[in-house]
Amino acid sequence: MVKITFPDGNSREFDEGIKAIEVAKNISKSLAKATIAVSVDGKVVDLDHQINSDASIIFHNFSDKEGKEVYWHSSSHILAHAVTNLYPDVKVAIGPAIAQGFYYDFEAEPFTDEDLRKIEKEISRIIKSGIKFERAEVSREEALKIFDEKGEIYKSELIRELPEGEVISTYTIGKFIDLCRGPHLQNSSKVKNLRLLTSSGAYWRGNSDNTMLQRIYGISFPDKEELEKFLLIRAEAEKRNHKKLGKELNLFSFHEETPGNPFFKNNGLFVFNTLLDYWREEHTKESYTEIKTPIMLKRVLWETSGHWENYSENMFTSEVENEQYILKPMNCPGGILMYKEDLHSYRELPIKAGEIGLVHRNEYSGALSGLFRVRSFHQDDAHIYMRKDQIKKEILDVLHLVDRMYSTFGLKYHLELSTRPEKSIGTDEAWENATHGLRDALVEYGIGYELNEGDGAFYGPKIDIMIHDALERVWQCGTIQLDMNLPERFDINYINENSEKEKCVMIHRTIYGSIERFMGILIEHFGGFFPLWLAPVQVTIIPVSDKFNDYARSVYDKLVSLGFRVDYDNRSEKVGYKIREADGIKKTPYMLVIGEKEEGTNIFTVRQHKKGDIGEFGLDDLISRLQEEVSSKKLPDGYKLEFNK
RNA sequence: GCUAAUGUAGCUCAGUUGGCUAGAGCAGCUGAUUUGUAAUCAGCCGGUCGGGGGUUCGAGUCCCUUUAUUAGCACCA
Repeated sequence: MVKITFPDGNSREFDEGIKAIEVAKNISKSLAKATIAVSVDGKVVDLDHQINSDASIIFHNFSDKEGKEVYWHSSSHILAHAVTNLYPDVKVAIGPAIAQGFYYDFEAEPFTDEDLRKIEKEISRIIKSGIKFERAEVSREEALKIFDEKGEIYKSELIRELPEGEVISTYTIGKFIDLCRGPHLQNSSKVKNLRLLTSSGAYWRGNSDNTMLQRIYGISFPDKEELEKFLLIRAEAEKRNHKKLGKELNLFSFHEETPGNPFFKNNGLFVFNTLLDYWREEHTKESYTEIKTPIMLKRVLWETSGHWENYSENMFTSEVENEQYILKPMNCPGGILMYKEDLHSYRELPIKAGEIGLVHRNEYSGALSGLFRVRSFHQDDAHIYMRKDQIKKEILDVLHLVDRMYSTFGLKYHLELSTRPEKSIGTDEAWENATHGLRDALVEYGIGYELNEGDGAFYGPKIDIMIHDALERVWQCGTIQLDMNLPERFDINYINENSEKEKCVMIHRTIYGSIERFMGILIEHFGGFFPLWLAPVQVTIIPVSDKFNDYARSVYDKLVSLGFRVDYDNRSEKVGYKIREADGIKKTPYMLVIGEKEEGTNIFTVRQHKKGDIGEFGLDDLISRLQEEVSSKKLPDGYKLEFNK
């Protein structure tokens, strides 16, 4: 007998060698049915894994991370099976589960959309026929024999690199045998609601020196509703695409003459400036100062900072009178020059110097993407110069500021701590202290954090603030980086209590990150329907006919004189036509239809975006409502997706 | 940067295996209409087909090259 302990602490005895799935069946049929994988003593294994000694056991279904991983990993094998059936000449590489779905890489001719539909058909055939996943453990020699004979060079390469003593296992489904650690579903029929999404090139082992393979991405779900929700979010993201909305709402544009550098139109610049107004308002409350440094500085400065050595290929350069100048990719070196203009006392610290800096980074052409990835952008940077004993408090203050500002936009977030990477500078002790400081602050902040081992900057550990938007997508915007490099390289000091020079600790931090990128995220987050305080056009006045133009104009003048941003649509079109444009296309928050009734009574029937008619208001009531909505920075209704099905 | 796809009027798109003066809808302009909550009607204007080169009697259509965009990869200090 073996004793099996469950997550709730209870335990029961079973016959030795019992399969994990049998244990589940023993508890309940529904549990066995929902179970995708199982952890035995913390290791995820197949459902027919035999338990030969006392163990703790956790059953995973699709709602667990582990369950999803197994489900999608198995889906990828089915994909590979289908592809090798249809295209016998392809070579298979790897096919893991990812955060949202799975992919499989093949050495093959590029797949077209028709190919994907054809492969989907083959997949449903495989799923319907209910083929078993068969696990086998093989020796290294056997494994090599299997895959060498098939000419599967990528698999052979992987086998040769497996460490000595590693258990080598294969999973077979139908005719398709794959080198794989597993675990897998028991049967292909468990996979349901599978869609292939896209196909494109991907380098073997992610290295751009290697062969370009063809990757097919897919997704699958046990429930049809989940697939539908997934597809709905994708469709909504397409609708909200900021490049499309940017054009429709007259926010910004791009030109072939300067790829990756946005042009801001009046409406877009309004949003941009308003974001900065808000930023300044909040930062003033936190005793930040603001400076501005030049965008072009001599090369020698970047040699001192280490950028020339490490990042020169991303920097734009220019030559003047035999002297090389660099368009700054970061604000810090310039800011440090200003810090060093004066001696600083320990009493002055922390010094929090903000800078809305225009930086240029020579991104690869293939990386450019709307406002999300540009070659020139404004960082809402700030450098905090402080004493060691101030680290924790300063970081907590930044986190609280982040929280305040993000919640104004209805953005959720989580935190990630990145620690020392392999290629880094500084002593172990310095890293230990710095990381400890960040971790202390994170623990005290108390919303939890994820750890990214080895993902820090070469000069110090960092906290990344990951935004979750209305479509449940995650973006990195804010960051808090502790720098142990520049204080050393630039020798930045303060004078301590004993009149001695002491090295500063320095933080780089941003909240929006890049204003351009943050704006792109907001456009998609709100679907173009900005909160009233951010909306470039707040109200559209719609006269019913020419007869009411004069009165409508007087209402327009009144609102404009109070500082509202108003459009006046006096074209001789029907009301429905003007509504369609103001609401459906321009996403104007409020619309006033003005005709005989209004002119006689000064009472307005107000239409609000996404809500339609919201009732009657006298002009003064309406004005206070708008003013209140602006000053409270009220979030708009209805920008979040509803999933009622 | 890599792989693939795409680039036709201000916008969204159609243009069969290369063959008459390159089409449509929307927008714009003009006129009619004077309109009460998601497209009133009519007429007009508008492109040399991303740029360059080539094949051909003939190129939007085929080839080469270049540029930009899109997706993914790689990159993201």
